[in-house]
Amino acid sequence: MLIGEISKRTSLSRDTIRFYEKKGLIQVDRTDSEWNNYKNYSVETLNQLLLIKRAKGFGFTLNEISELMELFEMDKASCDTLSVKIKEKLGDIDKKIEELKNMKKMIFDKMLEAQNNCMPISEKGNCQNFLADKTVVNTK
Amino acid sequence: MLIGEISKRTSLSRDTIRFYEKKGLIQVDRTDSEWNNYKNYSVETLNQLLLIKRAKGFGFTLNEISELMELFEMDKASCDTLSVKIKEKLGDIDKKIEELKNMKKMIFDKMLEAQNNCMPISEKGNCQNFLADKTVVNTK
DNA sequence: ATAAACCATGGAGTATAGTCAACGGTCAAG
DNA sequence: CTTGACCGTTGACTATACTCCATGGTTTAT
Repeated sequence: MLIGEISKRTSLSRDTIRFYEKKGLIQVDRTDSEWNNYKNYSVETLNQLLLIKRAKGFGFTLNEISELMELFEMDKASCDTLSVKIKEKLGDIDKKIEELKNMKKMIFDKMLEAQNNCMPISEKGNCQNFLADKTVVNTK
Repeated sequence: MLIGEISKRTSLSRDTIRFYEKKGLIQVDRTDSEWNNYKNYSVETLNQLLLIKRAKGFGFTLNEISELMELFEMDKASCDTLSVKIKEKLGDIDKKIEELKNMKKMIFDKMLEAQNNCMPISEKGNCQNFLADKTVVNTK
């Protein structure tokens, strides 16, 4: 597919996609049937871009993501390197999940505090119980 | 405490801390006993800095963190505003947790694939089983 | 009382991750 | 065969989040 389509499908701008290309995060062939100088993006690249978007969303830098993606071309790495690095990444991710849970708990506690403090006693109960819905924190 | 100490305790550079101060992410008194022109950082500020570090770690921008921290000074917000915004933040966090889990699954799948492909059949089993430890993914 | 180790401010510089504009080639429709 | 919507490249520009430097005041140890 051409850049316009992959751009739409990933909601990443053309410029961003080209930027990732320049950085080597994605590779694109141009050895296609005819020589029209257009680049041809594969579904695999589409998935890579979606992965990049996700990973960025929780704070991995492009360089870290780059490492991560290299793991996905496993021919280059020995099984051991692969295992060590992947363990590392999984560890990173676990840590992030843990910290997100902690943060959820902090916000939740603050919320309880707020519920007790944010209005005069006379009006308590007036505060629609914003804790009693599906957003409720299940810490731990 | 002075900036040197809070810097050590948070592992954030003095410059970073001063930068956050300038951005209004933390507030510091100077109305301390004596007039030596030194700023005095409280334990509360210490905790705020640790919160900022965490939040940054999973991809919140300083501006988003700023919003988040405002929620923590609840006097300024009505109970309703508070509830809406906090719900939003909790939603954000839940989404991030979900996506991290997805990513874990992706990496895990790739790993399995790698285990089957990364070496000649003759050597299979030689790859110390890097899946069989506590890092194992418990997707979902 | 002087050096070493702190503190403050202001402003310039850097890294990362884009974003935009200018210029030109390509293709499909009318 | 031209017009509009694509495509490509290069290079300049921007926002965010620091990081460094110069300059000068303060405190502590010797």
